[in-house]
Amino acid sequence: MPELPEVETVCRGLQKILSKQPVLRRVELRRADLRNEMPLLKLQSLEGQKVLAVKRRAKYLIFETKKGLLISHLGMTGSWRVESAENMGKHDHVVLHFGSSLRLVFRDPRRFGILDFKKSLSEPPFTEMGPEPFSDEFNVDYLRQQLKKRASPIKNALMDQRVVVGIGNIYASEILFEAGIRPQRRSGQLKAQQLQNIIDKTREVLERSIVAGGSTLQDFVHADGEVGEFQDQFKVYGKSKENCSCCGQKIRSQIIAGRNTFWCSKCQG
DNA sequence: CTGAGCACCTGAGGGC
DNA sequence: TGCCCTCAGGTGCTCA
Repeated sequence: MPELPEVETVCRGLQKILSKQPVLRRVELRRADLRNEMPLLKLQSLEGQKVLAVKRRAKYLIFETKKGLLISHLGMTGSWRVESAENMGKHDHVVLHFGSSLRLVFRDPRRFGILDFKKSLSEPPFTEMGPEPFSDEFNVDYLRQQLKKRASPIKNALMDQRVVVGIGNIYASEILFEAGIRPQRRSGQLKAQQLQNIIDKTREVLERSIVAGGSTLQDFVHADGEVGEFQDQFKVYGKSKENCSCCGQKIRSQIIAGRNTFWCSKCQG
């Protein structure tokens, strides 16, 4: 489900909900594992701690306390929301109990999500990640260095979290459409100006999506239950057989990097 | 080292 | 209504 804009939207919602720095009273695991087994004892070591901030790094949410970090990845179908005890469903796997009977519930039908404990950001998986797309580190020199020896399509590189974080299958197609570059173009063959264009459009597309509250395809919801609106601004994703809004050409699709990929063969060279 | 393919899991939607 | 198939915002493993 969620790429950077969706995770950022959830993060901002949680920040707001937890802005009074409430105390994490109890971590309740309603099953032992998601994608991985969850470290119950380490997570319980955070009980009694104030949540000082909710942050995002890549597609991870980070609940920060003085004693360590509770980190959460939404996988494909994960969501956090405020929910009462009466409305629990079978895919509600974790409950964070706060003071004032506030309950944050993690729902994840496919269980590709992650809930884990980390002492700090200077351990994996954070040490394996590329720069944030909005950071100065994500610049032409860096990107050229990363891509110069890659024979794989630029779409693969954009989705590689070691190159730059936060871009997944939807935004890779949307970014490359805006940049006017075909997803199957060889990474190492792109010119500096094209790389700069990719950087600019990455930021522009992600920013526009954050403003729209992310994209809701099936089940993405904010912590307050609202849905995202950016899917209404998609130019190519999911639009095979429709016509390009820019030139009228039929949008094409193909499996690239193992996932369905969309582009306009006239607008993208 | 890279890249391709598959595995993990459930639910929605289409075709019959 | 129901069955069977395909597909879905991610990532990490194995194999060539």
